[in-house]
This record gives sequence, structure tokens and C-alpha cells, in this order.
Amino acid sequence: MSVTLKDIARLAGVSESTVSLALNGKNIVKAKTKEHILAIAEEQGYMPNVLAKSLARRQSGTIGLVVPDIENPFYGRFIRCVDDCLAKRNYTLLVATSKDQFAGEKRVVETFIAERVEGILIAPVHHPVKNIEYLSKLTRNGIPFLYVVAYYADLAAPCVMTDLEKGAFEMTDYLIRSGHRSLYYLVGNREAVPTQLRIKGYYQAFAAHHLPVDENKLIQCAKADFTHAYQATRKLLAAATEADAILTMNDIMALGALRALLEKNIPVPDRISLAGYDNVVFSSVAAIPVTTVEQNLPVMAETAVKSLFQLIGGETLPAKPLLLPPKLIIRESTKSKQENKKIQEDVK
Amino acid sequence: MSVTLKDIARLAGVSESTVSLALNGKNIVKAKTKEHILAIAEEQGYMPNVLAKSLARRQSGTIGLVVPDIENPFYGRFIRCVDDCLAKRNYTLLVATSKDQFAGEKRVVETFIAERVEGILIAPVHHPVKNIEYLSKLTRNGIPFLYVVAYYADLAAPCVMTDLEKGAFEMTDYLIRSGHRSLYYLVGNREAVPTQLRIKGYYQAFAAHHLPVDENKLIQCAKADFTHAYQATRKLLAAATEADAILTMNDIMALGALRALLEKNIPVPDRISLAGYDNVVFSSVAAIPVTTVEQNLPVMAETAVKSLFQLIGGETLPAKPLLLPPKLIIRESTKSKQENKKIQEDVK
DNA sequence: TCAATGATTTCAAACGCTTGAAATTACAAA
DNA sequence: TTTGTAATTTCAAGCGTTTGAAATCATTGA
Repeated sequence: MSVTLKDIARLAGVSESTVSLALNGKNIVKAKTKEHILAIAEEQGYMPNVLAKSLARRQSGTIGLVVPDIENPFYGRFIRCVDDCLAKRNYTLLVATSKDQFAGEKRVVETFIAERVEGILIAPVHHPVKNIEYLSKLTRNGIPFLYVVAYYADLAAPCVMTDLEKGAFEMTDYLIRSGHRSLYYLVGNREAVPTQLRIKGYYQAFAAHHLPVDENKLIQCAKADFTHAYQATRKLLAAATEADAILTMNDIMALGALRALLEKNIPVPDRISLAGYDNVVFSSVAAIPVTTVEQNLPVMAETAVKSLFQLIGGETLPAKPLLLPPKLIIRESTKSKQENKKIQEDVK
Repeated sequence: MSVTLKDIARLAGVSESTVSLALNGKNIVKAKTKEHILAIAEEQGYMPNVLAKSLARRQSGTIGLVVPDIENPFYGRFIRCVDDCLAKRNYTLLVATSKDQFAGEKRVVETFIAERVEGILIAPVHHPVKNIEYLSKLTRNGIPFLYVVAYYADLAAPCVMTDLEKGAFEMTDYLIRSGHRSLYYLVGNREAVPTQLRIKGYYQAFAAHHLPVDENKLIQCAKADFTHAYQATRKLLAAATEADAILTMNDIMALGALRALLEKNIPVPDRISLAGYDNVVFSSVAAIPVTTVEQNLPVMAETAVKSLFQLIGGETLPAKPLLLPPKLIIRESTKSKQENKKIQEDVK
């Protein structure tokens, strides 16, 4: 069907080898011959068959990335960052989604193995997983992999991610320092590592201020999404009238909470402050721009890709997460209570 | 490095052919042999090399999809829909992004050709393009393609998309019928087909009501995004105090406009109604949920995939867009003026 | 026991490319 | 002219599969 090396060779009156050599830019081929070949290839609309090329070279030039959800702009952005990093290195990115199910993660990882990617980046599903069956296949086939964004609890493997604990600590600490005392925390699945890390950070901040944590203020949401956060906030507002801050695990949840707050006409941040996580683009364009913790995706992508190539190169990496610094981004949803108090004093 | 057919054959004491036959589920192989082979393959973590398989079969089992922007949840959702459609047919989806640049579109299409995808779905860049250089390569290599979401003005090619004109018509018509008279329209690049179609729908609605269109109410934004819509709205509000509705080309722009409106404390929809397009998930969770036009992505994906497979099967499709019906989704950002008026009357 | 027949298995070529080694060519020095 | 050497081109094997055709095996009816 399509034009092949052989066609070009025939048309140019040279051997396939010469065409191959010429096309791959080696300066082994005589300039004149090369020119001739290139002209014919161009004219014929020749495109090398990378399947054949990969097979012959024993290198696919591809890297696989699995994400739980491609509709989520957080991952959308991450994909783009990784793609850019790989393009610089002349590699092709293959993306697949696990649909946030472990079965899906397993399936796409196996597909990647079959496609003979040279390495795999895995953003794990948002649930704890006991036994990662695809690992042996990965090692059997000698394909290096690296977790990104998060990792699994009982699996010692290299990983590149944001220091979620530190991020949660800084956020909580900031809220406490600015005068908040009743901090509710809307969390997702508590068995999942990223949830646990954030909660740890929350506790630490309280400890740092010698304040006790009220366990009841950790509100469990079945899923860490808009709807569940919205519902949880409604319930919370009905019961806990003393709340002066609501923290969430991500910006989408924060938007859900914000919706509930606006509906009830509760002034944000004057009566209740609101905080998200991730710094998804929409958090800055909400009705009230929300304070959040940024995960530096470009850096995370670059670090992950670099590390993965180290693995591919045969180096070994420590089997534990490499933590990237988070960054607190303060917006209008959390004006300082201190400040308010000061202002009130002044008025008096 | 990795386990191959040959390894399994050796271990099982049979020929490679038998292993291949057994693994591909043909019931040609004796049950006992098959069982034995399968056990060994499993034990060895064997994964077939799809590169070799594709080469031998002369079929890659892959379909390429190019989108302008993977961070945009509109495309994220579309990718997911297409992926689902292809999974049902046992095909693998390859996604690449053009970064909304024609050079990028060309590049990724060529990559897809090199990867020998069996067909390509192209969501074109948001700019008009004079000469599509990759077309000849596509036909030379016999790879069917289909535009989705939009198409290029002077290219007669099959396409599957929403009837954007009708959507804009219905939205405008609805706004006029509900009493709006000064409808501003924030539009993007007017040379791009999707912009033109929407504007056409806008004009038609005015015509249907025997009303004149005020050209000056079409506000050109350099880019159809949040920031430009925000700026344009600010400018607009300063000048046009009689405006009673703002239409935009997509929901992201609507959010930008909404931000400007909220900042100026302009009641939405009481003083000004606001409308978006696309029904991106965030449009329903905005501070004020925005009225919009839904593009039915699951149907679009299914139709596109079906059409593409018809092309792959050798059928020819009409070289013009297949239009899918849009759906008006009315939310709080456009309460009926009629109603308001009626209510006011009642009060009197 | 033998041939015939159907069930299994194997052979061998092909897919389109790369690449080390061998062959050929070109050119400058002798 | 030869020759030696470097430059260029070609050979041929190999990458891991598939698959039509051929070979082998097992089973059955005569």
C-alpha cells in the first residue's frame, strides 16, 4: 500500500542500504547520491515505517504514560509537560488512561509492554492496591518504570512527586497563623497514600502550634470530586456553625465547596475561608479565586523523564519517592482573619 | 531482552508457528498442547511484540487522533469517548496534539503515517489554513482520514461535527424570544470556519425575528480564551451600558466574561444574561451556572469512528461535513427577561 | 494391517527496516 | 599504469511475528 524503502531504492537505482543510510542523515553517502535519493523520497511522499524501524533497531523510541483520567486538566497539563520533555529527546509519548481503576492500569501497562515502550511513567489510580500483578511482567520484559504524582503504600519503587505532606502542612499552618481555629478538611479515600500524606501535614501543622486536632473535622468524601465536596459542605454548614475554614484535597473539590457556600450566602473568606490543592487553571478563575497549593508540573515532568532515562540507561534509583517542593498560592478565598480582626480593632 | 515467541517455543518443545497459533486463540491447536503453551507463556510473562505483529500482519490495529490542545477538557472528554469507541472494536488509540499550530498538526499527522495507523481523526487547529501539505502524503500512503469537531474552509473532505450554526441560531433565538435586544457576541478569529458558522447562526436568528444586526456588537477577541474574553467584557461594560446579553464562542470565554461581570457587580442574569458554548463540565459549576450549547461528544465520537472505519473498509464518504444536532442547555445565567418583566408587572 | 482422511504441527517466506562486514569505486601518490 | 587507501555502496543476516503450503501424526473403516 504505502511507499517503502525498496520502492525508493528501485526508483533511485541504488540498494536499499544506501537509501536507508541516506535517509538517516549519515554523511557516509556521497552528497550527490544522497540528494538524488532525498528528492525521490520526497516526491514519492515516502514515510519510513517506524514499526519496522523499531523492530530492526530493537528500540521503539517510545515512552508510555498512564494517567487515571484524561479529562482532568491536571493530568492534561502533565501530559503536555511530559510530551514536551520527550520531544526534546526525540522520543514519542504514548498516553493511556486507567480510568482510575486498577484493572485499567494493569491493562494499559501490558499494552505498553506489548508496544515495547522503552520506559513507563505511571500516575497510579487513586485507590490503595494490595498486589501489583503487572510488576513481574515489567521486570521480565526488562522495562523500567517510575511512579509519578503518587505511589502505592507497600511498594518500594522509585517515584517522583510533590511533597504533598509539606504542602498540606504549609496550607494548614498558614490558615492557623492567620487566625483560623475551626479548620474542616474534606478528604477522599483515607487508605490512599496521597490522602494520608495530606492528613499528616494537617496534623503536623496543628502540632507545630501546640493545638489539638479534632478528628471529627476530617470529613470523609466517598470520591474526591465536585459533587461529593458540594454535598459534604452543605451537610457541614448545616451542622457546624463555628467553622471558619474549609480545606480540600484538590481544587475541583474546592469549587464544589464554594458552590455550597455561595448558595448559602456565606461570605468567603470573611466568614469561612476556603482552600484547594493542585492549582488547576480553573481555581484562579472561580467566582472567588481560591487559595491553593501548586504542584509544579513542568518540573515534575522534567524530573520524572530525566529519572526514567537514568533507569533506561541502566542506573538504579532509590526505591522511594523523590519529593518536589510545593508552593502555597494565596488568593482571595482566604483573606487573613488576623487582618480582619486588626481592621475591626481600628474601626473601634 | 524480553521474552519472545522463540523462547516459548523452545521451552514448550514445539515450533514457533504452533505457539503463535495457540496464543492467537485458534482452535487449530490441540487442546493439550495449547494449554501447555499458555501455561509456559504465562509463567514467562510473555507479551507479544506488537511491532513485529503489526509488521507481519500489515495492520497496526491503531487509529490516530490529533487534537489542538490536550489541556482543554473539551478535547479531554472527546479523547476519552473516541478511546471507548475504539476499545470496543479492539483498536488502540494514539493521541497527539498539534498545540493549535498548523506546523504541529502536520508534524503529528506525519508521525501517525510513520506509525502506520490505519486511519486518522483530525480536530483541526483553530486557524484558517490555505494549503494542507500533508494531504498528499496521506493519500500516497493510503491512509484514510476524517476531520472532526471542525473543518477547513476550502478543503472538501469528510467531516463529523456539531451543527454549530444551528446551535448559535437556537441560542440567539432563545435570547431574543426571552426579551433580550442588545446581544453582544464575543467571537474569536473570524476567518476560522467555526467562528463563521456561529456568526451565521446569530445573523439568522435576527433575520428570523425581522431584527437588524448591529455589526458593532460582534466583538473580536484575538484568542478565544478566558483572558481575552475577560478583557473584552471589561471594555464592553465601560462603553455599552445598554447591553442586556453577552454571547461567547465557548464556555471558557463565558467564564472570563462572568469574572468581569462579577467584578463590576453587575447582576447576572438580571441585568445582563450570559451564554457559552460546548457545555464543558465547568460551565455547570461556575459561580452562576452558564447557559450553553451542548456538543454531544459521545455521539460525535461514535459517528466519527464509524465513518472512519467505513473509509478504512474502502467505502467513500461525501466530502462534506456530517452535522450532528446541538442542544441548548438553559441554566441560571440567562433567566428570561420576559419573566422578569412579567414579575415586575405583577408587583405593580 | 493398510490406506485414507482429518487433525496437528512445522516449514519457510515475508513484513520493511538496520547494520556489520564485504565488495566495489574513486582518487591520489608512486 | 599501478597500487594503496579512503570513500561509497552493497550483501546478507536479523529483528519477532504471521500464515499459506507442506509435512507429519492419529484415527478409522475396510
